[in-house]
Amino acid sequence: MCVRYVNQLGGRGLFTTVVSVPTLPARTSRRAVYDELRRRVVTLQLPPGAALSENELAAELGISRTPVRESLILLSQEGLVQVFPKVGSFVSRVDPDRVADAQFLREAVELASLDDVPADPAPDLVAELRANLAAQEAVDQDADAFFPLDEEFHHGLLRLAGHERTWPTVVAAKGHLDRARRLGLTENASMSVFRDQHEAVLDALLRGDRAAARTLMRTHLRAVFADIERVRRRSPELFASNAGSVPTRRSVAVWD
Amino acid sequence: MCVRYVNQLGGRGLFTTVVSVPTLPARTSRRAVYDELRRRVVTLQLPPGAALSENELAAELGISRTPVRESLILLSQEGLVQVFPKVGSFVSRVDPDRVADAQFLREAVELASLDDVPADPAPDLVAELRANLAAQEAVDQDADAFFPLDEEFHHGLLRLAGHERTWPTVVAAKGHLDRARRLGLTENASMSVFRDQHEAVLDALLRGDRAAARTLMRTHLRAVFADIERVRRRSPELFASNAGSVPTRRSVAVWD
DNA sequence: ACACATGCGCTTACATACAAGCGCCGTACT
DNA sequence: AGTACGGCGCTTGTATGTAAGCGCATGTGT
Repeated sequence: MCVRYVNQLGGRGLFTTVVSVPTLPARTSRRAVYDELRRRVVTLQLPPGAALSENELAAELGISRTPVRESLILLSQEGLVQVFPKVGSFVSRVDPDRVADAQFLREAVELASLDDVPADPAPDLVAELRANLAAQEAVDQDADAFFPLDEEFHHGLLRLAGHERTWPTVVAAKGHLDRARRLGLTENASMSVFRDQHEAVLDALLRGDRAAARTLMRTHLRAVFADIERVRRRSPELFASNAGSVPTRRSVAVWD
Repeated sequence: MCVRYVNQLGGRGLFTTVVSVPTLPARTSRRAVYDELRRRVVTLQLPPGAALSENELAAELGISRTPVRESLILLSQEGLVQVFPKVGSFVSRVDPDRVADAQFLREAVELASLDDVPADPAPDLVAELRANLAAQEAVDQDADAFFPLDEEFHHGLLRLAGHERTWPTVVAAKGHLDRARRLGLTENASMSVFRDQHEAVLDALLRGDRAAARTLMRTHLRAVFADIERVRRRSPELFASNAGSVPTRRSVAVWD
């Protein structure tokens, strides 16, 4: 086998910015479609079980099937979409197993990260976290506004430890967890509780009490589990049943 | 916006096997290409910096560009390939940052997993791990045979704790780490050391000494780092320089 | 000799055409 | 009435065609 081997000149500075982006390369059509579809799925605007036709989406977005299809493939690798060859593509139902997996992964990463927070964290990062906490208080009771702030806060904690590049991995793995959280939060608003937990974790960290920070973080991360079972009882059709149910084409129009 | 919502009949048993597979759906051409390309990349058969032309690969594999292109997109999301629009696709150089990220992620997951190993693990899983250790000893000094066993051992430890579904996430994140490991192992054979460390971890686990297991596991997981710097000095062209060097099209034929 | 402009060849991005398979539904038969 | 069968319409998978852009080489002017 012959492989073309490319030596490097470098220093052109041409792709230096692109290289730093680990996801999709540039502002391509595929990137736009992927971002939009992912947003619709994690915000439940596209509910679990919804059919995603490549043709329909292409027509709606005014483009061809190719970028739509490639986006669906990416989403399927994330587990947010299931593609059944020659049958159809569907928003995956929330899988309790995957929720638990993401919970475990997140706990492992975020708790381990706490151990790597330096004694004197970067002041600008701390200021950002404080501002974020203030914003969390301001938007109380608005789940759509609270969620991005929540995400940014946890991402910020990873940055504090120098592990910010692990965040994308966590994000990719917790799509099911996020949807379950969103289901829980829109029903009963426990956002103020979460905000206070965030603040407690940060305070413990800044006073150097890592043991307390770990305990508080663990408690915080597990708070969502109490909700999920209740949500599952209320809306079982959004969850995957372990019996192996499968979507069919019998469809109902739903408007939002 | 109108979304088609699909209610579920289920119980057909048609897709039940497919549903359990979180990756690519079936035995499609794309799946075969993806598996093959990923194998070539992580085994360094396709070395970091190698140019990957959609046309060339399609011709070599006797298929069209479409499945090749989709495989490259998937690999690019894993970070093993970099796609520069209108320029070319290249096997990404080993990024020390990503190696460190994967190391952190792996440590976090595998150490946390140890805490969840039950007091009386499933005997069949333990037997598998023992058999794996024996096999590791048998293939000593053969890196290509050792690596799959190593992977299976760590995967097996996760199964012991009931967290086997987290393994794919770790695998996806540690492509750069694996390539660095392979570079280190093919030069000086420390496989017997690693095997003994594996056994020590398992022994500590089975006698219920989690603290020792954690320490041993941490030591084991960090053993690779000593090698990577040395490898980087020997083969800097395989690593990404932080200065932002970029592959160009000046190519040299390399045969293997 | 060196700097610069221009065209060619390659690349990927996107669009379209064709192929193959599954599920639904109508029909005919029992 | 119930069941088996076959066509039809939809789906995704693959192949191919078109468009646009970058890099390098070449040639030209200074």
